[in-house]
Amino acid sequence: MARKTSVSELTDHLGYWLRLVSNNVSTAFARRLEAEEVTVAEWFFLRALFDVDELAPSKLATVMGMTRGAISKLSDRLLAKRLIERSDNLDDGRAHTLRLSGKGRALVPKLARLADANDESFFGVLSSEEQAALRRALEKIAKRHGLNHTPVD
Amino acid sequence: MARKTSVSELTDHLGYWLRLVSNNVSTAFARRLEAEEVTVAEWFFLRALFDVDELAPSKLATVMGMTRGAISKLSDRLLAKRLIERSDNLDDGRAHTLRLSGKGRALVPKLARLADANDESFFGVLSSEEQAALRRALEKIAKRHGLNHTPVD
DNA sequence: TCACGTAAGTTTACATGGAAACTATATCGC
DNA sequence: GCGATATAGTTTCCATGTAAACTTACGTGA
Repeated sequence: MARKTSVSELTDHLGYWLRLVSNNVSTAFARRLEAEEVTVAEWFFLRALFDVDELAPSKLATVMGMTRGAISKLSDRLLAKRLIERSDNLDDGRAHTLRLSGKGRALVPKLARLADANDESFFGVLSSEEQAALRRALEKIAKRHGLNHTPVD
Repeated sequence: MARKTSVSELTDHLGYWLRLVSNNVSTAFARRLEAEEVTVAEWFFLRALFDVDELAPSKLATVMGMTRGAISKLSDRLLAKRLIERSDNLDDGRAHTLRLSGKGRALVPKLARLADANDESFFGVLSSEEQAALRRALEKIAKRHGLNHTPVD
């Protein structure tokens, strides 16, 4: 992790390498998504809605690990692009419900293929065993730290 | 990496896990650095200067993988905090030289210990062998994609 | 039933970083 | 030497996210 001696170097930290690779993977993915005029955050948002049919913004905030404010703005953008629909909740005057529009639902599989291709382009340099080990390590850390990829309850 | 069937899930992508863990590691580190009123980007900046004595902003941009504009603004902030010094280059009227101030140099070891502790808190849940494997995998990807942690030439 | 505390969303104020335009200075080719 | 081009840094504009204030609506307890 870090040298024992004096002042550790940037590259001594696994966090450094994680950040370096992660930022590059995300940036490269963002470039691919540009073709569909969608951002990485929007992809997460749309994919999260894909298998639940409808979801409250606050739940989405939890799932995505973002603030409600950020979800509010993301929703505005996706609404403007007609990729989602937002409706008032009849039971609760405060609550809203978000769902994919037909256009949004149709787009998700295409975005998923872009995600597949991006993942492959980076992690394809690793053997299957290395990929599995990487996944295990990351999941282990996520689990031990209670990181949210929180299932929609 | 991704399921063969229909629409891949978020968690199918290693990029998803990488981003999840990386963002959490960085955020946690940022919290620790708050005690010293320094950001993660500023830590990188200061640590990069630590062993070279002086460096041009444009070099730093390359090393840090940021734009010159970002470095310019980072420099302004670090100057305001008196952690670095900036001087005009005598040979070249366009060029500047950045170096740590005494205060900045004194701070780096403290920040390094915070980085060590943060890394330990996340990656300590992995065995030495797992940590080594993670490092190898990340370095392999970085190398194959020419990601910059570019040594100062 | 109504006052108070809580919850859902939105909005505002900030912070930060990229892209591209802009300024000043070098350097190259002739 | 000088015009064209490139380079160093800065600045402006924009996008995006957090934190916290704010608005509205619930729910609960006496």
